[in-house]
Amino acid sequence: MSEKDEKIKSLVDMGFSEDGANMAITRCGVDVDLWELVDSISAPQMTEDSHSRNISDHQVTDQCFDSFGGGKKARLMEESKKKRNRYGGRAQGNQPSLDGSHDEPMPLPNPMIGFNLPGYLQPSVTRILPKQDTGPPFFYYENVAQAPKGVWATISRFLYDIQPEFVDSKHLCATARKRGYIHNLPIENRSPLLPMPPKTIFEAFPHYKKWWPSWDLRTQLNCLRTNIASAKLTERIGRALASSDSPPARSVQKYVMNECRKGNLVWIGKNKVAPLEPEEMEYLLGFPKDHTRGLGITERYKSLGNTFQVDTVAYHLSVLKVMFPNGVNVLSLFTGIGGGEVALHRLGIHMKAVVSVEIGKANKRIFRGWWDQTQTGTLIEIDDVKSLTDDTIVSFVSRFGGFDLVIGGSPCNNLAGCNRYNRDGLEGEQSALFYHYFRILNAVKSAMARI
DNA sequence: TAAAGGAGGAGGAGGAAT
DNA sequence: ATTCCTCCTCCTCCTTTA
Repeated sequence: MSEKDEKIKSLVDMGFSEDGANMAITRCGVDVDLWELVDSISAPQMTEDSHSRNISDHQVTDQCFDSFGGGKKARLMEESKKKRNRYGGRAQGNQPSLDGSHDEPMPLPNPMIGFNLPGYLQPSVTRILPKQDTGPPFFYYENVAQAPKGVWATISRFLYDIQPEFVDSKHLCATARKRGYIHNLPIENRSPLLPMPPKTIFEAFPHYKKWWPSWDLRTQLNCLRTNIASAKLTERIGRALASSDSPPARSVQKYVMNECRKGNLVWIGKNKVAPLEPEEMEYLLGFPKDHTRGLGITERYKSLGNTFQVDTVAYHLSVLKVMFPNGVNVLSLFTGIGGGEVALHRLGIHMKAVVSVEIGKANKRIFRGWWDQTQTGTLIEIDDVKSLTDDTIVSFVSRFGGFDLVIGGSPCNNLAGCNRYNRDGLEGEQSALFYHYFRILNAVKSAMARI
C-alpha cells in the first residue's frame, strides 16, 4: 500500500470521507503529519466558528496565566495558529523548525493545582469562553500532563484553543496523578466530594505505620500505574535489608528507596515491602470497594492504572449539579471502568442516559456491572470510537434531545514517559484516537446546533 | 491457550549550584 | 546563560507457567 493510500485509509478510519481525505492530501501533500490533514479537512467547517474569535475573548486573568508559567501564554497561543508546531520525535526537541519558528512551550504549572482546588487559597480566577465554545454540550477531556513536547499545544488547538487545566491529584488525595484536563465547564462555585479523601499515606492506611522505617520519608504515593513490582524484587529488597545494619547503610537505603518509589511499595512487615493491593488503589482513586473485583489481578491493575482519579474529576464536574437538576445525558468516550460516571454518581447527579464507548471487554464487564447495581437510566454500549459514525451520533442526539456532557480521556500509550518502545506522540497508534474524540465532539456540536 | 512474571531506559521537569 | 543532579512517568515485549 502506498503512503497516500495508507493516509487515506487512516482518515477514512477516523470517519472522514474518502473525497475529503483525497482533497486534503492534494492540498497539503502526502508527506505531512496525519493531524495536519485532519486539520485541513476540519478547517472549512470550523472557520465559521473561529473567524470572529480572538484570544482576548477567552483570556483569563493574569493570575491564572501566572499559574501556567507566565503572561506570555496569550501571545504564544496566538502565534501557534500561524506557526504550525509539529511534534517531530525525540531528535528534534527544541530546535528551530525550517521556517524559523520554535516548538511552542506548554509549561506545566507549579504547584499543579489547575484553576483552583479545595483548601488552596489563591487569587480568584475567572475565565470567559466565547459563546460558541460554551455548553451545551459541555465536554471534558483528559490525558497525561507530561506528554512529549508539542502534544498539549496540539490538543489545545484542536479543542478550540481552550487552556488545559493541569492538576496533580496529590493535592487532593494520597497519590500523585499529574493530568491535563481541557473542558468548557464553569470554574466558579465548584465543590469537592465529601468526605475529602486522606492526603497522606498514614491517613489513608494507618496500619502501615507499624513497619514503616524512619528513613522512608515518603508521605504520599507516586502515580498508580498499570503494572506492579515483581515478587523477586521485593525479595531482593528484603534480603538486602536483612543482611544490613539497623538502620541500614546509606547506600542500602538509597537502593531500597529508589525501588520503593518506582514500584509504590509499602511496608507490610519487618524488612518486608509489597505493592499496593487493587482494593487500596480503588480507594485511593475514589472508587467504591471491590469496583474491579472479578477480573484477574493483572487486568485489575491495568484498568485501575488507566482510570480517572474520581475526586479530582468530580470536583471539576460538580458545577453540573445545579445546572441539571433533572439529570444529564452523557456521551462517554474511552469509558474504561467508568471513572467519569462514578464521579457523577458520587456527586448525586442522575444519569438519564449514557452512551458508553469502550473497546476493552473486561472494562465493559466492570462498568456494566456497576451500572446495573447503582443506576436506573439507559445505558448504550458501543465497542469502538471508530465505529461511532456521524449518522449514529445524529440519531442519538435526536433520540435523547442532545448530550449534556461529552467526557473522555483518550489513550496515553504513546505519550506516557514509561513507554520505552512506541512513545510516538499524538501520531502513535493508540494516542491518535484523540482525533476521534475531536471528530465525535464536533459531530455532536453540529448535530445539536441543528435542533 | 491464556494468564502471569520479568526485563527493559529515555526523556523531560525542576532544583541548585556555578 | 550554563552545567550537574535528582526525581518521576495512565508502559511494551518476550518468556515462563498453569
